[in-house]
Amino acid sequence: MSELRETRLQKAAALAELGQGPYGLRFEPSHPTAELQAAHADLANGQERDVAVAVAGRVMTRRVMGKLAFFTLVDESGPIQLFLEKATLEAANPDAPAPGAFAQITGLVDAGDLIGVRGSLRRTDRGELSVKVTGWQMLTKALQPLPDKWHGLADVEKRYRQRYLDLIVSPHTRDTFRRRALLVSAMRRWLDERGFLEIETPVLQTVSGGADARPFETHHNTLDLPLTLRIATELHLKRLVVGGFERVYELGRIFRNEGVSTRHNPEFTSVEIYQAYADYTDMMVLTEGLIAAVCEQVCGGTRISYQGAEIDLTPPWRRATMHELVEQATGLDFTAFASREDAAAAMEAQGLEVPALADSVGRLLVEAFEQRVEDTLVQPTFVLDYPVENSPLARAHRSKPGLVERFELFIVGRETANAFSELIDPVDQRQRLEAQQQRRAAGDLEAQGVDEDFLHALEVGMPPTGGLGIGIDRLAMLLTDSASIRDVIAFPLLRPEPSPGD
RNA sequence: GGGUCGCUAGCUCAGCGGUAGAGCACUCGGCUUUUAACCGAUUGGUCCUGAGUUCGAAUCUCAGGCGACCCA
Repeated sequence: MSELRETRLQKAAALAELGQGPYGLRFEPSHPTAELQAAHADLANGQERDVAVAVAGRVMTRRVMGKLAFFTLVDESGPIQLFLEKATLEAANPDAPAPGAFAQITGLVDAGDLIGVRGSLRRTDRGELSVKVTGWQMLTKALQPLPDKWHGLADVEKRYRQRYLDLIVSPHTRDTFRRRALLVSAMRRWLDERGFLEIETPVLQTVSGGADARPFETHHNTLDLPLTLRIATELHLKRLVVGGFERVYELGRIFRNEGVSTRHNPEFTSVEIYQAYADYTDMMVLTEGLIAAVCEQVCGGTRISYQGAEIDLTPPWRRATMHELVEQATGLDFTAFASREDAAAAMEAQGLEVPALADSVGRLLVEAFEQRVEDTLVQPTFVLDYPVENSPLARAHRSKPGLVERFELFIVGRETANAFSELIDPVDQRQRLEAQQQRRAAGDLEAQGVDEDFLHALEVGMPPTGGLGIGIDRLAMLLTDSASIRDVIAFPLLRPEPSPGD
């Protein structure tokens, strides 16, 4: 079973005897392969060009035919063919020990090895630009074989568990993570250019707040202190606004102790953005501008395709209140219900489920929205004006009692951003958090706790502020046309495989 | 949490109650224009784990593990 590995170890020993590693120290490529491909596109079939080039990369395929061989070498920029001719290699390396330079490279280099080669260029009769190799160097001998060169890695589980193999054999996977990196850097650039300052806030916290979620629990040894991993960056970024930073953000990892699905990973990336003297209408404009600019950078335009659906992210985007959308979908006017009982009865008459935990008209409105509207919001839609019960950190609506100035952005039926005119009244904030605390005591494990220092900061005085959070993973899914969040997280959380001893 | 499906050679898969198979990869031989190279020969197995049914189990049953998809 480990015979493959055994023969490769033998080859590694043979290479060592030849003074060839099997692990090299450094190699200086003259060009990325893609640069060579572009610069010599004019070279005609069968023609050679006497330029000295050096390339390094992984050998993906080998085709050996007697006294001539073709390898495909891939670096990060892409592939190039190696043209290995017995006569050329032996003329260039007359001192190579028996059986000679050609037999060494064809006999000791396997698919999967990393090598560096030097030579000139030649386009073969079949039109493949190739490095006509005169010298080579083993850089890393691979002991494990590559996956099937034609089918690649089809086993989804193996693709997640051994992402390095997936990346080697799946250009599409490499492209996804390149685009995700582009998304993140484009977003930072856009914010930085507009005077937003990125400030890192604590991951380890004694009180987790800023979102409705269960945290991971951990422990600090020397302080003997129970800690939780942050579930949001909100409360610390707001402290920074109190401190005088008028435009701040943090793009980073959030941890929520919840299930795993195609749309959820327990650790994920969010960006939260706060702008002093702004409200949620400003944040809508900011959201459109930011996401459209990032999309432009990553996809080359604002009209994209997601899982077969055409999505147009060109601003401005549709705006509708949650009440309007629910009424359109169900015929129920939630402003007309005097009590939870009325709302519950009307919902049941429409075939909607009425969960016991939804203990108010407002929470039932959100239920109705989730059951009947959410999935239908395919094109980008700002859903406005949420019930106060579900939004303990958002400011009361300037004109609509019982509601807050909040929007969520939905694209392809998924919540992609969430924003408020932030609640800056410390007395109101304390009441809201204490109400949360009561729900928590009553068994709602996702309800928030009271963060006294945060309340103290508000008492010091926070300017009117607009705040926005965007789920980077979901945005990455959208912009890379990925169906599962695990396709845009390089190493998603998986249950460990049972060890052979168990 | 529920349902459906999957797990067989390094990789991709077939086999579905009667000797464990193929292609690729590996090893050996041949081959100077290939690109899923080709031709010939060989090698390679805890059929996810455990229990049961059976003369006989990769195959049927039950339990468990890991995963995928759908639903909540």
